[in-house]
Amino acid sequence: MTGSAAVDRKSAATIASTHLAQPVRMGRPYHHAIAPPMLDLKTVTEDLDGVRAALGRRGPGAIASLDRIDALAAQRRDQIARSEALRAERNDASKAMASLDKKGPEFAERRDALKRLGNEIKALEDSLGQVLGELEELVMALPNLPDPSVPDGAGEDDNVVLRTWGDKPAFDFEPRDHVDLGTALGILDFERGAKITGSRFTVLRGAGARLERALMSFMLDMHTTEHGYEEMWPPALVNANSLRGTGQLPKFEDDLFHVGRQYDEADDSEHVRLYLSPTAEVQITNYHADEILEPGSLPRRYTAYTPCFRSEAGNYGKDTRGLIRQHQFDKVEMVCLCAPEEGVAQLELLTGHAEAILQRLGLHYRAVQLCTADLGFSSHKTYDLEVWLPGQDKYREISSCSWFGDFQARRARLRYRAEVGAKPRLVHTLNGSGLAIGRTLVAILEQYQQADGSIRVPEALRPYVGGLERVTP
RNA sequence: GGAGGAGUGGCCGAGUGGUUGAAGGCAGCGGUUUUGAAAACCGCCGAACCCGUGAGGGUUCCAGGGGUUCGAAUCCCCUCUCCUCCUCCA
Repeated sequence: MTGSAAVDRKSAATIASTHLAQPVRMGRPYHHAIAPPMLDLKTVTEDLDGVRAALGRRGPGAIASLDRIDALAAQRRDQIARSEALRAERNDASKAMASLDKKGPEFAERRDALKRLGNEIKALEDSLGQVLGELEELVMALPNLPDPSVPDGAGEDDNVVLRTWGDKPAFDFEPRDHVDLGTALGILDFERGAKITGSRFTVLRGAGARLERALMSFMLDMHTTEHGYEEMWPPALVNANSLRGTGQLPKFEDDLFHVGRQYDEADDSEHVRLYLSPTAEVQITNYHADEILEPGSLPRRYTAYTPCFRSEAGNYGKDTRGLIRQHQFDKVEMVCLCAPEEGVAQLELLTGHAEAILQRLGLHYRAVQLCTADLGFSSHKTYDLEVWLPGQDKYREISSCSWFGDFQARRARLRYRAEVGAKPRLVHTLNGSGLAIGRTLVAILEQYQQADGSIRVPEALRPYVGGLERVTP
């Protein structure tokens, strides 16, 4: 994705830091250059076996590049050292030039010698640029290390159910799914959604639209007034840098919709290329990117409603019926930035905030811990909340709450000072859906359906729908 | 979309090719003084990477990228952002 050509004329230290630790991001959000790796290169090289063991739990693919990375890291160190030594030499000699007679023979002689030195440095740094380019590509593609508490597994069947809340609603009739219910009630229009846009797009109508809007307000209100979150309303489009920060790029470009142009090699110009954000995690987590947060400002909790856009590449034929898997859906997201010591506890807290929404709505669900095979690329540890859908006779994911450790913070340069004057440290990031609104609507339709096809409105939601108690045709 | 202007350290702001990571000021931190506070004075006060057990040494960063040059914050090109005017528009 990124060209080593873009950096190979820079100095060794600049290249090194740009690639591997401190991508300067502010003020150039559309630039095609490079974010740092998610795993600290030092960690990888100093504890290669430990990293191999931990990453290997995700499967063999996760560790395939480790030996190559190790070799490249050694080259990197060597070439940086040589390049910097040459630069030091040139700096000294160059300073002396200032006091020489510019017309004299000695000046000309030294200038020619320095020109040769300059070419040598350039060649060395071109080579270093290639090493760093490959290294960065490989390291950026390494997923996060799973937390020791994450169970081993080969697939979602190995996720561990932690607890269930509530009971499956008892029906004295055959429960229908939300597609039948919503279509009959005239509140979900799948056909016209497909007509005006395409498959996996739906029009909500009447009480359906109202419920969607009500759920958004209800969730935001709970998080802001009861759970201590600050509300945000971010842009729906994001740049590539932000997506690298949270880990969607470079590996998962195919999952994203994008607009605009990008780098044009023909004239070395760059143009705007933006992506439709797949989750507010991107906007909100990157909100403080490249900043050093003041002492005492953690933990920070933000919540935001956003539309989310996913191409669902590779999911052809999966969940084609109904609202479950749309190209565009609505979600209220929670994000937490905290000190490293607090990460574990914050995950429990944040998951509880998502659960509180389900409980207030009276929706039966269960909490599961994802196993190594199901753990997301950036995640260190994840709990999913799965709501009961009688129409499918299944539990389906409605929230995913993750602790990322410093993985995202390293990519996005999210740092803080524990106290005034202290060295900056990477924060820990967490986020969770609180909740996916469309799936919440699905759960309400299916769990609250009545024999006559009408839907009882959960009491907590009634103030948001003008006191409406029941949705009828 | 058209025409101009601008982008320097937490903030303001010097600096148009050579001991400038960058004057000066503000803010912040430490100290002197004070019953305490303020004021005054003194000192400290960015980040990252490489080498080193350490002390310490080195390299880089003036929106971002590329180029010219022995040498670039300073010159050239591209991109981004902000401001002003015009145009358009929810």
